[in-house]
Amino acid sequence: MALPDVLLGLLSEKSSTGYDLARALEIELAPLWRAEISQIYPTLARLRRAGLVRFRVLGPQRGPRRNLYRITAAGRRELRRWVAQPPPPPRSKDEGLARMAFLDVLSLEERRRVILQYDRSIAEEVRRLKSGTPLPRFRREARRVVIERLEATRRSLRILLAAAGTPPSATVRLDEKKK
Amino acid sequence: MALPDVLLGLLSEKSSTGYDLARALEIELAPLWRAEISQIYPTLARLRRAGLVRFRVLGPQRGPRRNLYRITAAGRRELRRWVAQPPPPPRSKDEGLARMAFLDVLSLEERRRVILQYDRSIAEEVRRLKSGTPLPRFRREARRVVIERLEATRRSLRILLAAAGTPPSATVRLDEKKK
DNA sequence: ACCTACTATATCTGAATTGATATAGTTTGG
DNA sequence: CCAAACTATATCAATTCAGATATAGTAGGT
Repeated sequence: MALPDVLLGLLSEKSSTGYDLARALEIELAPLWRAEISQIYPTLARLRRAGLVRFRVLGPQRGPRRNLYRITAAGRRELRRWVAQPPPPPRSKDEGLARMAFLDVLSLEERRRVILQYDRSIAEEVRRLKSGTPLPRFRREARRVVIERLEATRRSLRILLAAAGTPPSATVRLDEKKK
Repeated sequence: MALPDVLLGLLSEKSSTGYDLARALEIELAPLWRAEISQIYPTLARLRRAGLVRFRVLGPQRGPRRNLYRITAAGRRELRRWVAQPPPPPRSKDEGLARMAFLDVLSLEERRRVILQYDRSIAEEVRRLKSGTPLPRFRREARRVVIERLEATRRSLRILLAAAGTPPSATVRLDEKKK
């Protein structure tokens, strides 16, 4: 989907091998965007066929043969087009939060446990993101937005925790006067 | 991925047709989870083969033939298992935010424009979510979390906007006074 | 009677994505 | 010296997902 353009974005700053792109993606953009190495190689091949990147083979000085990819002028144009585009509708799926939507199938104690576990896993992710290496300017800004989001989620979870501990009838039946 | 369990969750409350599930998904869970109708039918067939749902054919009283799906006891067990599971790592992709990470390929004015556009599209989404119909308890809570996240994103974007309007060197070098 | 829109089920294609595996050279620890 | 770990490229199968299309009945408007 957006992977070709994300790779162009990384290449716009520094020519890299496929392997290095995979690492940069994980270090600089995750969890905002992710891709397996097995997806990166075919995508690079497609970009090459489209004339958006070129590569040359580096002699195996240290290690096996390496293909160094470089963005072309057409690639930079495509990148600018993508970034400047009207924004896509926010539609990021979130399995953890989706589970919260069905908490009513659990007992009160289990709900508390699940919410607290979820909160801890987010806290750990925040810690991981904050301890990352220094990033280029806007990559750092994007990461800051991700962290703000995660912390907003944690604040919301604390409210959810309070609500989840009370029996359903107490809170729901008030606005269920519809009948 | 999580779609089978999300469908079980919706069915745990009310038996529905595939069409109704698609609508409920869009109304109650989007943008937290989404699926096209073309994905829902095969998934329901798979759930049926696994014995997690059953269906019976309703006579076409109004409209064409309708298959009403009902969750089974095994389905409820699977749903509880899924919800109670240790939470998955937060890894929601976000194309809009990914673009922000490469804002440096644009000019100062274009950056401002893109950020403001992004902010407006999020604001519209928040409005849409707030004006939705009343939801079951935890579905409402999950939506609240989504809204909090979106609003946290907007706050972050305002900071980003201020940072994006200044040339890169200006924020770092105080001695680089333009004279 | 005709057209349009809506409800409903279903299939097909292709793209995106994941997970596993193969190959091979280099580096490092015991 | 050997085993393990790391770097690096690459392919395969399976799954998920999106977009388009087909079919058909019903309801409402002209």
